[in-house]
Amino acid sequence: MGYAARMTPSRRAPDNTRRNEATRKAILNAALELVGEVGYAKLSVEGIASRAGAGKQTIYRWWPSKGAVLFDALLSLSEGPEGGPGELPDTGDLESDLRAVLRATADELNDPRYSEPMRALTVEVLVDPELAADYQQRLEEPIREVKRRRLRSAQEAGQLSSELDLDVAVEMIWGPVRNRWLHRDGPLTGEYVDVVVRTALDGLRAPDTPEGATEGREDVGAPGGTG
Amino acid sequence: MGYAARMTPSRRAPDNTRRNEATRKAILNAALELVGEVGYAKLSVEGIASRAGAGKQTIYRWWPSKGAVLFDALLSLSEGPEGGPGELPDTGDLESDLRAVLRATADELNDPRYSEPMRALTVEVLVDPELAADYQQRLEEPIREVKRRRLRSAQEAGQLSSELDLDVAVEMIWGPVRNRWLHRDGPLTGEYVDVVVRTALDGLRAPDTPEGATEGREDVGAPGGTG
Amino acid sequence: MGYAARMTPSRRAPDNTRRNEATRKAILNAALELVGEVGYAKLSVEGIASRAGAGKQTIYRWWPSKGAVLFDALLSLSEGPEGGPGELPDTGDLESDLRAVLRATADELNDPRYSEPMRALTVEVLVDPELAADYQQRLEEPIREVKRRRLRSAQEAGQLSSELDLDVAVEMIWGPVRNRWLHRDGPLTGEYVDVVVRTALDGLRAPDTPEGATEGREDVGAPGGTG
Amino acid sequence: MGYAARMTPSRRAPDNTRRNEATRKAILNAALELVGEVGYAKLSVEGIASRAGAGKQTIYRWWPSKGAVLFDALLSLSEGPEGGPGELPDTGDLESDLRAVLRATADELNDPRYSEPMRALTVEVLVDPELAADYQQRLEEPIREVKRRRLRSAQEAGQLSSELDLDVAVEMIWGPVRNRWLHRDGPLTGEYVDVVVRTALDGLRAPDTPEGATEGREDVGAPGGTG
DNA sequence: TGATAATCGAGACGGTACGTCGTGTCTTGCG
DNA sequence: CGCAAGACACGACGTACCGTCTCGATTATCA
Repeated sequence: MGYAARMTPSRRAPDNTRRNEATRKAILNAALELVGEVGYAKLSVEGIASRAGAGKQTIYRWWPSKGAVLFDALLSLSEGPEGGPGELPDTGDLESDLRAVLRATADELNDPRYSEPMRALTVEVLVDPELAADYQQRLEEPIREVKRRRLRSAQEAGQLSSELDLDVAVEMIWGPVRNRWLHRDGPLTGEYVDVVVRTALDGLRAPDTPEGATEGREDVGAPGGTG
Repeated sequence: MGYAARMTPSRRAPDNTRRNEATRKAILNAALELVGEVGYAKLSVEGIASRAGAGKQTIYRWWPSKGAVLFDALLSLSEGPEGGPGELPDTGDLESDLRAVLRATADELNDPRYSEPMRALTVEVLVDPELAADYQQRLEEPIREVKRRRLRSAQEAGQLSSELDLDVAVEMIWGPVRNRWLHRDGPLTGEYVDVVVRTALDGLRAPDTPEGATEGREDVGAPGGTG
Repeated sequence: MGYAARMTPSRRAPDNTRRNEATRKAILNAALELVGEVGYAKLSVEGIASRAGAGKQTIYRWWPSKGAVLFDALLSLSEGPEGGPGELPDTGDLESDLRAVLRATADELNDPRYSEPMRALTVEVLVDPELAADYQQRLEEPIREVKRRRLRSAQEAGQLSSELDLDVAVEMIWGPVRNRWLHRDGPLTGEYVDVVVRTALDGLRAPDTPEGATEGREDVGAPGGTG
Repeated sequence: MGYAARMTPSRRAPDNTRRNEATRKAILNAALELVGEVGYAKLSVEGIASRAGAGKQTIYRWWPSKGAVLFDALLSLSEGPEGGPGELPDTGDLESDLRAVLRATADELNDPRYSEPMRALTVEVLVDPELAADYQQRLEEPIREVKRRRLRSAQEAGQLSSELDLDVAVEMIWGPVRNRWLHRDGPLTGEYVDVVVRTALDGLRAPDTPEGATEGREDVGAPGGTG
């Protein structure tokens, strides 16, 4: 399950069968621990190796960069027994489903144990296009597909506009939360999540009311039948 | 106008009056040139100093990190003769104003001369909270205020919902464009901009159609069956 | 009394009349203190200036090197009210006179307050031929002349060989003491002094005794009349 | 045979077996060349490393200071195939043996190729007590022992006083030559060597002439009157 | 069941850059 | 002007990591 294992064999594919699994785990753990303790900027291959009780060469043999190590480390975290990312809840009430999902996400992002390595990886991906491709393919896209699926379901239920670009829609809903986390420009609270979901769904425009029904907005909630 | 000048005097604030302005500019220029040539990862204080014909100490005297240098360099780029960031166009037609502004932004972000240093700085800000605070205060916030102002104007004209959280609204409109640029997850085209603006304004929901489709919207009405 | 004042006017002789005497003394004192505290290797112009409350330029204006400062500092120490180094005792008993003088010298060299700066200066002189010339002329030679004078007196009294090269003789007597101090290859004790004096005077050869009178050597002391 | 190899393992003794011998020699050579070209004051670890095509760390790994490098470099010069410093000639004629040895020494000291690095090292030893201990033990003392041995032989042959302190005797003979070299206070000629040897052996005193001038001595007998 | 071949730990190596210190020169403003 | 203060270009310091490269010493297939 190492990084290099799934890469196109760039130089010389080491014989993966002989690989020492215990060492691999030790390295991944060390990477996670260290990124939490000293931050990504001060994370070093040498540090990981020494913490893991491994030789530097062992790391360079299997991973092309410290970003790749961190990537695998995070994957090994999030990968439960099964492979995929599971499905989003679909109770029929889109808005409350989204609220629930995003609040859970927010909780995760507020937990430094997960958040710090994740931020580190994200930053590394921004900087290293090599890594970015793999990241998009193996982490980002599967998750995005799950999100799209949930939205498509709502769309088919007539709750979302049929002409919607689902990728834009995903961005509208999840983007603000990720941004607030990544750029640290405010606390990631449940209230924020709620406002984002509501605003994304309803849009920014004033309701098209000849006779101002501003307060009526409070209960724009998906009407049972049509929703 | 240097970085340190606006910092809280943490250790020993150097006497800014004695500062050599020519050297300061040379350093800023060198930083910009180099980040364009070799990228941020390979940008070094040593390189900047040597390119600028300055001593390293001179850089360390006035800036705490290469990120701070780059920050000032980018500020000095965007700072025209006057100080502030100007005002957004306000023709009364919010949607087309936003389209124009965002397309201009997209053009800028598609120009590597501006884009690469900007991405570098953005990433550095993600990694260095020290820098982040200053960045928020001196670049992000003023610009965001301008955006809020334009939206508030639309709000007062009754075009936007009166109960809107303007920060969330700004995020809805500008966030997706910034993200597509920063994360490189797609081309930053005029079409994308248009879709984003439209979607943000109208929201994701299907129009509660039966009677009277909302005006100004190309009504493609979700076909009943699939909904 | 500054160093430069007596130098050949190499570059541009500053106007000595305007010189601030208090500052000069402060600098000399600072140099002495610092060389005692941190050693010569870590002595710096910057350190001297800061300790003296003087500007660096003030030092560079009046001295060509930190060695020169230290030189003047030591001169100002040893220079009592009168100028010259005085005369060596001449009781008529050369051996005991030498013993007394050398034991006093040894005491001085065992005192770190004097010894450390002195060692520093000596080393600097070994390294800087520029400084060495001045040193020879202003410190070494006058003192050597005094020593020669005492030996010449003994020579004229028939106590020393008339064909003696007095410079070699001075070296024989004072050299070993200076060396033991400078090279730290043993303790500088009164016993050592005594042995040196005795050995230098008597030479290394076995006494020319057909009938071995080894023990008689104890009282080779200068015979009253001829001594 | 590196410096660290013989040091007490102060911090972390690097594994000497893994050491790259070619690099070690390159460093030593570079140090010797450079000290000859630019002098000790301008000798820098950086310069040695670059000249040797080595990394600075490689130098710091094995030597604690540039003085230590120079030390090893000089040792590697003087160390012929065998280890020790050989034996002094012993023809039975002490005086002419000493003359020969000292004239050879003087020649060596007059050759800048050997003399300049040697002076540099000597000065460094004066300044760095850390280095001094090793220096005494590895260079000074073995050589001194050889000298003592020759003198002891003469002593046993009855040519030198039996109660002589051999260390003082060595100092009497070799000290003046070393000093004239180190302090540059005169040319180091064969004549000087001869005078020193003669004077050291015979002592400074006037021969207690009246009856029987010591044989082997050009008797210029101090004329009674002036004595 | 050894021979053989890879991985592994350890860590030396040539490099690049770090951030700091000191040099000697130059500039500013006070007395 | 001398002077305190200190910015400046420069050079070197000693350290941290980089990524590559041996070294034995384990493993772990395959002959």
